[in-house]
Amino acid sequence: MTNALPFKERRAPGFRTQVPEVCVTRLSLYLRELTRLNRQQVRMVSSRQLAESLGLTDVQIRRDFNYFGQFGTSGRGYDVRKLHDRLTKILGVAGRTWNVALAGVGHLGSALLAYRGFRERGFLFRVAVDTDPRKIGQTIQGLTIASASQLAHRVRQQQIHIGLITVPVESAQTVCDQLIQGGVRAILNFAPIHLDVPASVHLRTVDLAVELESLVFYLVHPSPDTDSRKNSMVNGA
Amino acid sequence: MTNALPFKERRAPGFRTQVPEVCVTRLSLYLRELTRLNRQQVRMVSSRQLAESLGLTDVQIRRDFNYFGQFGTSGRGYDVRKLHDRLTKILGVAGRTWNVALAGVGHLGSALLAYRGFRERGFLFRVAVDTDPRKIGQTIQGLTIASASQLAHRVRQQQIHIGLITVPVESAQTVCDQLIQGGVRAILNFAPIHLDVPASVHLRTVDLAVELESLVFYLVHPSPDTDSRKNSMVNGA
DNA sequence: CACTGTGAATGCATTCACAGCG
DNA sequence: CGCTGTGAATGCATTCACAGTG
Repeated sequence: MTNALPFKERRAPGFRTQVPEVCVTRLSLYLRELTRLNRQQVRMVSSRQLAESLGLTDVQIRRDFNYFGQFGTSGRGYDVRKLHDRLTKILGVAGRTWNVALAGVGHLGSALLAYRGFRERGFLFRVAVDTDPRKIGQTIQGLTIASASQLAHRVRQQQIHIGLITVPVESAQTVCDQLIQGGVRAILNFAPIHLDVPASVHLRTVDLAVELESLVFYLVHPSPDTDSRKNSMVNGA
Repeated sequence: MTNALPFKERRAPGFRTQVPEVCVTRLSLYLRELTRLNRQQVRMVSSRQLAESLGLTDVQIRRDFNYFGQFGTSGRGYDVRKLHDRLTKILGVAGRTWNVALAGVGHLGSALLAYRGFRERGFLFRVAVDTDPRKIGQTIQGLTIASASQLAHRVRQQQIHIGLITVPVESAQTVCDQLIQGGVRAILNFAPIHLDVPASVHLRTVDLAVELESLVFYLVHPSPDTDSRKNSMVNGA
């Protein structure tokens, strides 16, 4: 319960500024683990225990939490339920849902529509569009596929918060623009191409081929010391 | 054509050591863009042009290339074809294919089996397994689904290089171990859980729910200055 | 004493600034 | 010039080391 934070005032209303990008990603990871622990009736958890199950370091975790305040008890660890509740609020997923639109109902798009992990965490598909006339009008996962020409309109109408792009590269930028035009401010893109978005829109690209291909590099160039993200034991005797 | 590299000798046979992790990921990105340019008969390309189309900076690209040698011509840029050939060799995808095994033929698994981006870049699915008796024996994308109990065996038999995991969290670690037991040294995991692997195995996890959820943070905490990965224009008047 | 919280040190990656080449 | 290649400076993230607390 430190009473004077020297120069931490600089935290703007809604902190945001100081928080490392990576930390935000990990927040979601923490949240999932805490949900698990909660289900298992676990009351308290230490940063070390969390680190162990998530493949991180304890300091990393304590520092991540610290960007948002002091949640822990010295010598005890963290109250699972309390921490969970705090983090859901910080992440913005506390007691609410988010509306999602899917552009492109191909193999990957269909898989995402069916992905339980999304619904579990409060992401609801409200719009799905495709250009294929045979698909338009079909119902998948309880959602009727609309025409791609309707995208911007539907997105606005349904108050969509987040857009998922699973269309071929040729149409990805167009679809992206339409999502933004419809008011979307966060986009998860699976098309293997760089998309231009205004600074106010948050874009994240998951490039499956790149993920796979970059793994190959390490197969072809095995490191002398056997590496990994964890202990590399370099300085040891 | 610098004649003496002061202390760059430290590059071990097969460089690997010095190369930033992020750079390796980008390598694959460069390669795809160069393939595109090649198809369009473009002869030369500058780091700035590449930067523009990939959403990176020119210096970043030049430095990335430099980890592997000098490929460019001052005042001219890079020879597209030559650079492409060099990078395919460095990445380890030059004139060869890689055998892939898929564990878990659910929605996502099926989508990956069908994903053209993989085949295009020389990744061939040779094994697919599932635990569901109704799926075993079925053929999908020309591949017959085997029983999960066969995994390690098939992987060894088919000389699989890379494993993809799209099974539920409960079985992910087991499947992972079996892949490794079968001789796999690179794994792309889609199960939303941390997997333990020996240091000699390269693991990458794509966590779809985390990708989506972490986007929400930025919706809830909009930054004062409108941010983005590109020009933030902070210091400007 | 087992744990959190955090300055200070280190390590990794990007950007700046510019020498040098075609 | 236009562009590459690269030391030096900066910025971002992790790790170390330890003071402080229940």
